[in-house]
Amino acid sequence: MKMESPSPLDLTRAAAAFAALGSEQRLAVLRTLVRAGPEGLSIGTLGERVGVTGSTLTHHVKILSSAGLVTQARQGRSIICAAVAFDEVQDLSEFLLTECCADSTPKDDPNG
Amino acid sequence: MKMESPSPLDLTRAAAAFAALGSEQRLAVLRTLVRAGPEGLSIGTLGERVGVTGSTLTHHVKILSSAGLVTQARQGRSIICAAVAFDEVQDLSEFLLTECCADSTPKDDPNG
DNA sequence: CAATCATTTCGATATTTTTCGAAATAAGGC
DNA sequence: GCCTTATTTCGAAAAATATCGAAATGATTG
Repeated sequence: MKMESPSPLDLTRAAAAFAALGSEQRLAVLRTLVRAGPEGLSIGTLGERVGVTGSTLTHHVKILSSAGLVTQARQGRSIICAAVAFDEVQDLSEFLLTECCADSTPKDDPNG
Repeated sequence: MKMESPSPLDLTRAAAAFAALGSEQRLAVLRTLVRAGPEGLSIGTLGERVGVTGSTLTHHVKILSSAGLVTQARQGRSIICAAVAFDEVQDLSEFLLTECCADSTPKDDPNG
């Protein structure tokens, strides 16, 4: 599975990222990781805190990390997850709002 | 259906809002409305621009507006939709990021 | 290399979401 | 009231997602 953030953010990738955030459990997972800060948490600890069983958590973390919102790195026996949400959420907001009013009819634009 | 933004944003509402954004079609709809600016667009025009049939668009707009991202108002024979995404997306970012590092172990905090 | 601990894959089921077309509802004009 | 236009509801089928437990994989320790 790819963990990097490839292309700049097209419609497909942005929708996938929002969809990754669009589940109560995954949002709880991500917020727990955001709270944990850059040190991150192991899958096991994360599962305990959020109350999700192993295989289900694997599934959700996979979705979050392929959306570029979480990184995973093996550390000894454990996999440490950490939130990368900071920049990513910024990008998502921009993706959504950047072109605000681009199609608006320029009522009082002298060049209209 | 409720179109207002009730409570401050709990996990359930935030997840619903992200889920609303987490579909290519709905994201395209919302971006089209953001581009259209505060004047908004009728359901019909919106459907033409995004390339979605009537009943499907109704379905998607319903999801967007109950997430508080779009408003609807009847104007003559048409229903005019407009994006309210601006504040809402801001709130969503905050919801996600506000408690950053709250659980982080304070390594170099003298009060640790 | 056997034992153990942490995580993932597999396979299966239940639920939710998406999408469509046809019929129903709502508003405006004659 | 009837006709046209705009949108929504209904009912149904297809696709995607969520969830679980058991078995498999990978890393560490003795």
